[in-house]
Amino acid sequence: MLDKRYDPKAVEQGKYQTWKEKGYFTAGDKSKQPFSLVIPPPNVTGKLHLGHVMDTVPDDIIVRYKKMMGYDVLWVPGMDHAGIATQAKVEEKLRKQGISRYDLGREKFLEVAWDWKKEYANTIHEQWAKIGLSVDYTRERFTLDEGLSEAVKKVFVTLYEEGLIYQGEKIINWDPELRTALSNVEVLHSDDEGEFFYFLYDIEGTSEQIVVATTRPETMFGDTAVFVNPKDPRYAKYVGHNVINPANGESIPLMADPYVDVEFGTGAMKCTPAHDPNDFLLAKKYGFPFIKVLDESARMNEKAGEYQGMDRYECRKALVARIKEQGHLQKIEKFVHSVGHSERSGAVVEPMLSKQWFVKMKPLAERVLAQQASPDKVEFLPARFEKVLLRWMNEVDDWCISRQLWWGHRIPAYHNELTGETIVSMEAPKGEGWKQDEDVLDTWFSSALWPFATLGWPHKTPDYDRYFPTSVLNTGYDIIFFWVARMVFQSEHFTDKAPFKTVVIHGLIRDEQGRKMSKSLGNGIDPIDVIDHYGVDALRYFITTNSAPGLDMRYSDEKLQAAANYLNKIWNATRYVEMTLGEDYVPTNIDRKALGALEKFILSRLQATIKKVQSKMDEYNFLAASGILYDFVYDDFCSFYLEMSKVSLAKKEDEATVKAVLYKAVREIILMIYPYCPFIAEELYLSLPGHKDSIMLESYPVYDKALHSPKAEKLGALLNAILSDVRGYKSAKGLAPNASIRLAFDKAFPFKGIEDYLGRFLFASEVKENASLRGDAFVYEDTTLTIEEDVDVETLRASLLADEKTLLFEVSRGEKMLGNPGFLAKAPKEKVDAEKEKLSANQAKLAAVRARLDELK
RNA sequence: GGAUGCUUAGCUCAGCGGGAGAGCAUCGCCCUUACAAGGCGGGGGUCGUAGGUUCGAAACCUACAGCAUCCACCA
Repeated sequence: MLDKRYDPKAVEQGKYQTWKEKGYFTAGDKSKQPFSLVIPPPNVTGKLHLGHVMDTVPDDIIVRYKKMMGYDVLWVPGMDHAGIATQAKVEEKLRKQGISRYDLGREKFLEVAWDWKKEYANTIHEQWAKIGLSVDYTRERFTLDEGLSEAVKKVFVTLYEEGLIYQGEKIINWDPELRTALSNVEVLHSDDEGEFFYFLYDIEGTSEQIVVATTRPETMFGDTAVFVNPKDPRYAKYVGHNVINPANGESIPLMADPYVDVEFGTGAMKCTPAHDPNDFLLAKKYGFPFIKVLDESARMNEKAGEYQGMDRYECRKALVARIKEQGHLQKIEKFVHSVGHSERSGAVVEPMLSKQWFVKMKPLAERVLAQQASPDKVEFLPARFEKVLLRWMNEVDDWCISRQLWWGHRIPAYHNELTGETIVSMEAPKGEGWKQDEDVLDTWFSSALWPFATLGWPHKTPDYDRYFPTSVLNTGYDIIFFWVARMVFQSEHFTDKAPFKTVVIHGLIRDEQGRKMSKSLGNGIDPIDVIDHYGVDALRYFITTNSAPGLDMRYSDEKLQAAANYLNKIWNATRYVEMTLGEDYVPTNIDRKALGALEKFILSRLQATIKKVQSKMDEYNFLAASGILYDFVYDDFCSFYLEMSKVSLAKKEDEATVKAVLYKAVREIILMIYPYCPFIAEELYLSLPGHKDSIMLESYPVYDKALHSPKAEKLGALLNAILSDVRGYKSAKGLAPNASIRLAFDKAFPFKGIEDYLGRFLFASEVKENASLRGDAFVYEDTTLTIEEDVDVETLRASLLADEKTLLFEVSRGEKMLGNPGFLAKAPKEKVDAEKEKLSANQAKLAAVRARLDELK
C-alpha cells in the first residue's frame, strides 16, 4: 500500500536510471509518425539554473505527451561550447592562478578549456537526470564535435563562395577586456551617467572660436574634421575654414553635412572615423583617413603622443586637465547617455575600425521575410513574437562573425605568407607558406545550425531524412535574436526549409520581488535546492503552470508548496482507490449498462476533462491544460465522486461498477498529470493493478463520446448544490456541520437512496420525499428542498423574498436578452439556446418560490 | 526616438466578447478510517482612468497615466 504521505525523494529514487536503461528515451520506431525537437543547448559554463528548467521542462512535457499520443518522438540533447562565455570563465580561472591565456599559448589553453567542458558536461548530465528530461542520449551532440564542426566549415565555405561571407574593415564593437570583436547583439546598452565636455576650437584666419562637445575626448587624437549642419546660420560663415584640434594642435577642416543635428549639443561635431560608426560613414563620404588611437586593450597608441600607453580613461582625465589649463575647456556637463557594455566581460565596448569576417545579411534576411509571408512560415506561440523576428530581419546589419578567441571553430580561411593569397576551404591547402586564420567563429554561428547539423547535415542521414524539419522549438523571448533568427535563416538557406514548424516562446523567471535573477544581485535560485525541498515534480509543475504563455513569472515558495500539495492530493486519492479496490483487484471493463447516475456523472466529467486538456496540450498551453485537470481532480473527483463512492460502496450495491469507475478515473488522472510530473505519476501508476512495466509505455486517455453527456452531469450538479446549500445554511444558522437536520423534498428525488448520501454528508436524520413542505427552502429547477427546523416564518419569508428578488432579476435579464432582436439575430445559436434554457429554469424556480410564499400566507 | 507587454480580491496571478476566477493570506466550524501538506463553509473586487464600438465590454478600438522589457549610430 502507498504511504500516507507523498515523499518526493523516495518517489524520485532510481526512476530516471531505469527509464534510461530500458531505452525509453530512444527514438526510432518506424511504425509511428515522427515528431522531433532539439534541446536549447545549455552553455558549458556552469550549472543549470531555473532558466534552463524553463527551457527544457516544457519540451519534456511535449515529448512525453506526444509519445503517449503515438508518435515516434526524438528529442536531441546537446550542449553549446559557448565560445566567449566559456573562454571568459576559463580565463578567469587562470587569472586566479596568476596566469593569462598568452602564458599558456593556444594549444595548452584549449586543453584547459576541454577539461572545463568535461567537468561541466558531467554536471549538466546529472541535472538533466534530476529534472527528468527524456532526451535521446544516443544522439547527443556538442557544438564543437566533429559533425558540427564539419557543418560549420561547410556553411562558412559555401557562404564565402556565394559571396555572402566577406572580410572587411569596418567599425565593430571591441571588447578591450577579452580583446575580441563582438556582434551587435553581444553588446548590452545601458543609460550611464557620463560627462559632456565642451571644448573651444580656434578657427584659423579669424579670432573666433567654435565650441565642440564630446563624451570621449581621448578619441580626439583621431579626429579628421569638425562638422556642422549646412543650414545652421551660426556657423555658415566659418565653413571652409580650418580649426585647431585642442588635443594635438592639428589643423582640421570645418565642414558642413546635413547629418549633423542642429539642436544637439552645440551643433558642431567632431569626426573620428576610426572610432565611431557614423563618423566612419562621413569619412568615407569625404575621403578622410581612418586614424586609430587605441590598441586592443583600449590603451592609447602612438597617435596620442605623450599619452601613449595610457588607459583610455586616464588619458581622458589628463587630456581634459591639460586642455583646461590651456584655456580651451568651456564647461563640463553631466550627461546620461547610452553606453555599450560587453555581454560577457561587462567592459565598456569601444567602437573600433577593424578587419573582421562578416556575413552579408540582407539576402538571407529577405529569404526569411518571404518565407514568413508564405504558408510555410514558422508559427510563433504567442503569435506576437513573430514581430520580434521580422523586425530583426528588416533592420539587421551585417553580422560580424570573427572573434579573436581560441575556444571555438577556427575559421577555415588560409593565408599564404609567401604569396599573400587567401583561400577559404574545408581542407588546409597543400604547399608552402599556408597558415590558418587565427580567429574563431562567433558561437552563434554554430548554434544557428543546431536543428539540422545535429541530425547529420550536410549528409543525408536517415535521421535527417526522418526528423528534419523539427516539429517544435521551445525557448525564451530573450534569445529570439541570438538564436531563433539565426537558425531560421541558416536553415532556410541551406536546407530550403524552416527548421521547425512552431516556436513556443516562454517568459523569464524572476525572483520573488519580480527582479531579474542575476549574479550581481545574488538572487539566483538553484533548482537543486528547490528539488530537495519540494521535489522535482512540484518544480516542473510550478514552472509550467504559473504564467500565461510568453509572460514572465515570479519564483514563489508558496506556489511550489501549492504544487506539492496538489501532488499529495493525487497521491492520496490514488491511495484511497487502491485501499478500496483491495489487494487482489483485477481491472475489468466497465459494464456500461450497469452505470449508476453518479458513475455516469463522473465519467462524463472525465470525458469533458480529457477533451479539453488534450486540446490545450495540443496548443502547448500547459497552464490552461493543467488548470482543467486540477479542477476535475479537486472538485469533481476528490470532493464529490470519491466521497460519494464511500456511501455507494458501503451499500454494497453496484460495487463492481463503482470500483471499475474509481479505477478508471484515478488511472486517467495519473496519465494526464504524467507529462508534467513523471516521477510521482510513475510511482502511482506502478502501484495500480494491471500496469505495464512503466507509464512510459502507456497511451493517453481517449475521449469517449458515448460517456460524455451533459444530461448525466445534471444530477451531480444538483447534488453538489444541495450539499453546498445545506452546509452553508448550517454555517449561517450557527449550527455545527455535524448537527443533525431533517430534510424534505416536495417530490420524489430523482435518485434512489438519496437519504444515505444526505445522511452521511449532511447528517440528515430524516429525508422525506413527496412531503408537504415546512421550513427553510431551497428551490432547484426540478425540485424543492426544505429543512425542517423550527420554523421562524418571518426569517423564512425574508429569505424567500430575497430569492424571489434574485430570480426576478435573472428572469428579467433573460427576457430582455431574448426579447432583443439584435441578440437573437447576431448571437451564436448555442448561446441563444443556453439562454432560453436558463430562462425557463429560472422561471420554474421563480414559480416555486412564489408558491412557497403563498403557502406562508 | 521606435516597439511590445503589464495594470483584475490583502499578495502572486489566470480569464481576453455572453453572468467576476485560482493559489496563498483572512474569518468560522471540523483530528469524518485517502489526504491536517487536510475537509467544509464564509468574507473580500465600480477588472488603472476617460471616451468609443456592440443587443451585450474586464475582454475590442482610441486617448491618457503608471510599471516593466526590447530595439536604435544623438556626437
